[in-house]
Amino acid sequence: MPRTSEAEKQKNHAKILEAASRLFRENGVDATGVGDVMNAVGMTHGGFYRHFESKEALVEAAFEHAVEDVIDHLDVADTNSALAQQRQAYIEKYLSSQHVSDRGHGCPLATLGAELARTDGTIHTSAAEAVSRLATFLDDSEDDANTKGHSLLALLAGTVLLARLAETEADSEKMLESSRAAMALLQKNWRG
Amino acid sequence: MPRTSEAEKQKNHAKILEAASRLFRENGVDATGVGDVMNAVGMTHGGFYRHFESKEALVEAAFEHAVEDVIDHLDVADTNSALAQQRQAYIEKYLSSQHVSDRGHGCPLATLGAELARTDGTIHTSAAEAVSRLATFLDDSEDDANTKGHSLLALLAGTVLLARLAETEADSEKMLESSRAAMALLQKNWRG
DNA sequence: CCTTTTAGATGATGATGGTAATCTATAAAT
DNA sequence: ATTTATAGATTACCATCATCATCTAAAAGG
Repeated sequence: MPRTSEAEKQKNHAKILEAASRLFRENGVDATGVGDVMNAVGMTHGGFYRHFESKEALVEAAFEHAVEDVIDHLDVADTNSALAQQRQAYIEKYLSSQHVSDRGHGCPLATLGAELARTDGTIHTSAAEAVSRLATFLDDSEDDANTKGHSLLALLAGTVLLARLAETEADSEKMLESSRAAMALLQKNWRG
Repeated sequence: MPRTSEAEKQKNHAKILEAASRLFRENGVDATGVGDVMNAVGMTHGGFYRHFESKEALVEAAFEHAVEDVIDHLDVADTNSALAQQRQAYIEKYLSSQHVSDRGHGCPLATLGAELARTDGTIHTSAAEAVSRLATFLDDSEDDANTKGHSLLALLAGTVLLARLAETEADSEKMLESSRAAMALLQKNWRG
């Protein structure tokens, strides 16, 4: 059956990236094999190295894919009030039980943060940049360092991290509700 | 050379637990082999199963060991003001660069939370209980559900998680400082 | 003491996983 | 149309890992 067309190849490349991005977030990087990813897109593991140089390269690409999935369409607001609305919408989605249960499509910092922190080189850099971009997006103050944004992001990520440890949906929802209030409080009362 | 005395065995058991608790937090559960743990205590992998039934059993025991390491000596305060002081001391330690750099002895929720969330059974339960206990400790309101405590804990864990992704010590320290302020703000202004 | 038990070492087993070599059918290039 | 390059499949290789069987020397127990 091989070989496929150039267009087909690019489609497959994208599918691999999407599957990896989802599986890494669902089950962790270490627990997800190259073969698992390829199976998820209906291929065998052999073809993998026509698309990526190594698993490490896939991890980085998949992480960046996940970040773009979550960030890129966010900072396109043209007015200040539109940006503020985007922020609130983002926070609401982040602190939703849908986000808690659907790890595979959720924030990669909450799912992979700890694993990426143990990494060196470009992957680690990529993660640091993601933190920076999200903190900038969340920060509504005039502070260049996005101090406030970093704490807001920390509260978001921490809440979802802990909510995923809850044993009942009710407990999880309580944590989310609690942090919605905490977010609002921080946004209102922060003195830059 | 085998066999060792009963006292020696208990010492070794404790050493295995400590090493596992540290290595799991440093490198993650998946990335840490039974052999790695045993090597860390100067033994070979074969003797492991005289101490634990399986790796899974070790994970649970090591996690609980880590939690006790961090919690148990905390809620022994006899007066309210002593408890409040303990809380502030705990928060300061949590949001220290020492905690950020020394993963192996830090909060297991920040390092292992995501990995434990993918778990079933007793391990997951154990993690949920740890969240509950820490939230209770941090909560200074009269709320039985420890609503406030959960958000405070989320901010702590999220901050350290993200600070570990920073590329420079300065960036990491900025996040910590920012969240110290956020913690104070939440503690003061929370309306139960 | 002398017997029994067992902590830990050695080595084997089977599974899994990352990577490389090879094959093949088809897409691209000429 | 013929040649060349290559996407993906098959298979193999080597390392790692969890677990188990076996061996041993020394501790426990009588």
